Amino acid sequence: MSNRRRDAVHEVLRQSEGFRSAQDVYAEMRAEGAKIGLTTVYRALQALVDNGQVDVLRTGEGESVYRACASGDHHHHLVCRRCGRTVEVAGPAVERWAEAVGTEHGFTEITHTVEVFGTCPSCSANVKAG
Amino acid sequence: MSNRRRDAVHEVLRQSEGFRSAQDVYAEMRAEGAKIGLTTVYRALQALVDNGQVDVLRTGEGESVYRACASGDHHHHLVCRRCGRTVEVAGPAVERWAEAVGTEHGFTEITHTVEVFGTCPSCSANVKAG
DNA sequence: CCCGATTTTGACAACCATTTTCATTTACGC
DNA sequence: GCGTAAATGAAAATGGTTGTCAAAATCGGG
Ligand SMILES: [Zn+2]
Ligand SMILES: [Zn+2]
Ligand SMILES: [Zn+2]
Ligand SMILES: [Zn+2]
Repeated sequence: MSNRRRDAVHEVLRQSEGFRSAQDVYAEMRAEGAKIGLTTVYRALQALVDNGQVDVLRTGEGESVYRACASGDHHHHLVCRRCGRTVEVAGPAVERWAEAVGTEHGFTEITHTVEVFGTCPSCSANVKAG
Repeated sequence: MSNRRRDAVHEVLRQSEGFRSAQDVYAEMRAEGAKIGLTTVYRALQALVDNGQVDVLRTGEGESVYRACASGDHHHHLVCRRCGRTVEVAGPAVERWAEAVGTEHGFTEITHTVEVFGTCPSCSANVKAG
C-alpha cells in the first residue's frame, strides 16, 4: 500500500539528523511549498510508526518526536541535547538486564524504554569556543 | 520551608502503590473532602520533584505521573502495565553502559532514562483465572 | 472516457493536560 | 493589630494532538 504523502513525510525524516516533531515537519514541508495539511502529517507519521519505519519518543515537554532510523531492529538512541544529532546504539547488556530485573520480580511480557542524552563533540567544541 | 498543602499531596503519593497523575491525585483529595485547587496540586507536585522527593515520568499518552520513592538515590522503575504497581530497581550495569556508550561517541554530560514494564505476578494470575 | 464507490485529504473545531493570570486569602514579622 | 510577602485557586489561555466531515483525489468496472 503506497501513499505519496506518506512517502514525502518519510523523506523529510530521512533528510534529518535527529528527531523531529510533527509540527516541525509540517512547517518545513509548507516552507518548501508542499501543499499538505497538518492533520495529514500526523496521520502519515502515525502510519510510519505503526509500520515500524519510524521511531517515536516523547520529549520532556510532552511533545512526540519522530525519526527514520537506519536499523529496523530494536535499538536505542544517544541524543545530543543541544543540536538533536542522534546516534543509533545497540545494547545487548541493557536488553539482558531489563529482562533479568523483570523476571527476578516475577513480571512477565517485559518491555523497556532506554534513552541516553549528552552533548555531542561539535556542540562541546562550540561551547568552549562560544 | 514547610507547607501544609505540599505535605498533603506528598502523603497521597506515599499511600499509593504506583505512579499517579496530577488530576488523579486532585480527584482523590477532593473526594476525601480536602479543599484544594488543581493549580495547587500541580505546584506541589512540581516542588516535590524539584526537591527530589518525588519521581516523575511521562506516560505514552503524554501525561505526567508522579511517585514518592523510598530511595532518594538514582534508580529506575519496574512498572506493571496493568495495575501500575511499581518496584524500584538499581542497575549499576545500566549506569555503566549508558556512560560508556556516550563517551564512546565523544558525548559529554551524559544522562539517561530507563523504564522497565511488564505484567506483575498477581495480574498474570488474574488473567489466567479470567 | 463516465460514473458510482472507496479512500484520502485538510480546514476547522474539539480535547485535555498543563500553565498563566490575577484577585483574594493566608502567613509572618514586628 | 498592621503591612508586606507568599500562597491559593477559579477562570482563562496555551498548545500539541485528535476528531469531524465535506470536498477532492483515486479506483474499477462498464
Ligand atoms: Zn550536538
Ligand atoms: Zn532495548
Ligand atoms: Zn500488576
Ligand atoms: Zn540509571
